[in-house]
Amino acid sequence: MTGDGKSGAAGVDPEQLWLRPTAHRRGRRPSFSREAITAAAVALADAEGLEAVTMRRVAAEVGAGVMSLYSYAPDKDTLLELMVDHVSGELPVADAPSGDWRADLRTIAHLQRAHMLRHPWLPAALSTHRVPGPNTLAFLEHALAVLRPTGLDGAAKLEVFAQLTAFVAGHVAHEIAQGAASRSPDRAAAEARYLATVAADGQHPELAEALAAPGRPLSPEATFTRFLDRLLDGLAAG
Amino acid sequence: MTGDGKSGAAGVDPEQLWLRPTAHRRGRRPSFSREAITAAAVALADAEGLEAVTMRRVAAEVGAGVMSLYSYAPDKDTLLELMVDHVSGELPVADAPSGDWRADLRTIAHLQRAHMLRHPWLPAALSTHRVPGPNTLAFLEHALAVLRPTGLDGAAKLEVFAQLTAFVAGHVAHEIAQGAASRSPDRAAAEARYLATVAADGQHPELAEALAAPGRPLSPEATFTRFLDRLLDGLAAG
DNA sequence: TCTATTCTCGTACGAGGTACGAGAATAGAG
DNA sequence: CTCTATTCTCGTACCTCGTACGAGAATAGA
Repeated sequence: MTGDGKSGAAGVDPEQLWLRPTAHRRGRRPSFSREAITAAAVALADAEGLEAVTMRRVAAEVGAGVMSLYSYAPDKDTLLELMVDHVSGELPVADAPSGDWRADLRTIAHLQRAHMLRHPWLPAALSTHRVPGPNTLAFLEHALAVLRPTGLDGAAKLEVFAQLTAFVAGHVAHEIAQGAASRSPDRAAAEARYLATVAADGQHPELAEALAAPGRPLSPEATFTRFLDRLLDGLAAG
Repeated sequence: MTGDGKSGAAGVDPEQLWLRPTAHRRGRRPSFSREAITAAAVALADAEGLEAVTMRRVAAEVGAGVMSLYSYAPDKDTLLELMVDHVSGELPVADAPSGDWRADLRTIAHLQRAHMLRHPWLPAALSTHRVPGPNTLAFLEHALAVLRPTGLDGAAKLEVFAQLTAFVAGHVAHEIAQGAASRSPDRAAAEARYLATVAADGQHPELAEALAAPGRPLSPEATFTRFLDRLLDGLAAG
């Protein structure tokens, strides 16, 4: 369950997860690998959504028995954690900070957006607290370097990064929902009819007007850029 | 599980859900009510988190048989929808827009934050697309009225509201995660140890410095206000 | 070769969502 | 009042899911 709420007790021990030795010493040789299992899970999530990622499906995809997965990850929640860090490895980190932290942050945000659009399950997966794995940490390291010219203290820099990521995730989640809605015309039509009915009831004049005068539709990308720039403008002042 | 086989929520027909007649005509008199069932589910989620909300638990809480719930909501997803709109009824809408849309928006954001802290499952529940019910629409109507002085077109106003809500949800989710972490000292300590180990590996100088010089810790409320003001500053310019 | 170790995976259990359909309650028709 | 159509109640059952258990297989070192 990816459900949030007060279930903070459920969690993964980061030391056990990311710092455990990976070498093989004695005993039977492993038939699979964390990498392969994680990659299969990611492929499944990309293709069919997070809810298609079940231990049985992943095992079948890898050619393993279901319970064999538990030699590589102690539970499904951990597998999700592995998936998140796995795809974070796609984020390029090579280019050094330019010194213009606003431009660099903008670049980072656009990278994250593209990344999340490529893996639409990411916003949902990020909504619960995750301990950063090596790939995530590499990206974080880069973001902190970018923020160096701001002169913010450590906690503030971490906070800025967290907020930026949350902003991007929120936007992309919205973007995906819109896209999904327009991809099922019946649902979209039903929703439009419903809103029209509500707008016509006289109790919602502002909504009626907003729906009547929608303005020219902006591309999701344009909207994203607009809000991002506003947020960065604001950060510049703070 | 949604019948269309595609990923994502968007499985509820809004007309069937929000516009269906509520009057009782013929046949056996209902023993329960949508209200009571929804309220029980909300109470459960508030007390024990979203994952405690199962059809069996809710039914037990109400004193009904499990399958009786399905006379009031066609499936669990719909029940979640009802829960979201139910708690939206707590949001005060009475006060008219002051004409200062920035101040009004700030008030709205703070209301939403308090609301989500009161119902910590809300950010997660909002992360999937929801069709606004009557209470949500009343609040939206108010927000649109507040945004009237901006002169934005309909789509833009809706977009601003969505972004603001997403921002608040993202922040509160983070806030809750932090709070949950500090409420389980073992986890927090393990995570701190892990990050310290990573920071000491020489590969993450920026992280090491950020952790070494954290600065004075800000209250979550202060951080929220700071970022919110920045976002509003930005919106003012756009 | 023997043994300790490590991995594989069939079986099984409990929890969760919900389809089915029999029974119970009720309003209106006669 | 009786009959019937309607509407709600809910026990039973099925399927999917995560995962505990433990027996068997493979392997490295003694």
